[in-house]
Amino acid sequence: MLEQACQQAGLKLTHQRLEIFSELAASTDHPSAEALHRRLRQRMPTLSLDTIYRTLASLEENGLITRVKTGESQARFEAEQRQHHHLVCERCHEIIDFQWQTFDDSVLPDEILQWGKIKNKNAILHGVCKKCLDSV
Amino acid sequence: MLEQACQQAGLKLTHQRLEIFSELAASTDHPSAEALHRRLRQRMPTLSLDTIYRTLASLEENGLITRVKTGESQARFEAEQRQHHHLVCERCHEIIDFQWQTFDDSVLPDEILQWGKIKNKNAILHGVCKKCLDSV
DNA sequence: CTATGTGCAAAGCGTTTGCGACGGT
DNA sequence: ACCGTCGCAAACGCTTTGCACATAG
Repeated sequence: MLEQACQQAGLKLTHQRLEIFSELAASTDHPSAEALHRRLRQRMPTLSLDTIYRTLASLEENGLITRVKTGESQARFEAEQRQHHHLVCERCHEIIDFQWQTFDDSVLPDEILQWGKIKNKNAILHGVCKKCLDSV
Repeated sequence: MLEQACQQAGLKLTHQRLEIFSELAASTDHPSAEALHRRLRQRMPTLSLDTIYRTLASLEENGLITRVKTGESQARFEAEQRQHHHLVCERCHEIIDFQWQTFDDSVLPDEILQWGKIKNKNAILHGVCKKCLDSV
């Protein structure tokens, strides 16, 4: 999958790109660049944080990964490209993916349809997860 | 309005706070700290950017304004506190507010209701506005 | 009069970039 | 051998902070 995409985009399939992508694809917690760096460093001790940033940027440009817009200072990433929504714990910053067919099917207000071209619509929920509620 | 809120929060009602808040309340374009600074500097030449940041932070803490989570590097702010949603042009970064009653009324998937305590749910749309579509 | 807020300048943080060395094709 | 990529270190932009003075209550 990554292989074809890289070829298509004229990107070389390097060891670093492969590892960064597969680590992200295996993660469900929407890691930050730093978090990925910490994890990958164990297998690849010389991997630099800069390379993570550069790789994430080029994978994003090619639509292979997504930068999750949380509004926090650190950017978070995901490999999941199917339509889904996010639920963010404002205490521990955990991010959960979920499906919501009712939302996907619902029609936008008329005024919006005339605004321009809508590329995507997503729901974002904020709250406090059970773990954080319990640990008070 | 700001007056009561400041009293309640134990904040002094300074000239700067008043001007920053009223400028933001009068803006519909979700300005950044820098944008506010540029606008206010004309009336208040000595107003520093730091004060804008500090003031926005304390107003936000007290629920008087909201930091809009766009995922861009610069934070954007709004004074509107009624439930509403955002539509972002990915070309010119314009942010439009809109109402969407159907969404507000719709019920969340069961799995989500068990996750913890949901504080708010919002829709965020991305696309390209007419102005940007035309100017290509 | 006292506690808070302000302006200034300097530091902080996540992220990006210029450079020379490295490695895939 | 060539061009893209990597690691290093230094720069960057936005935001935050320590300090001394000013100001609201």
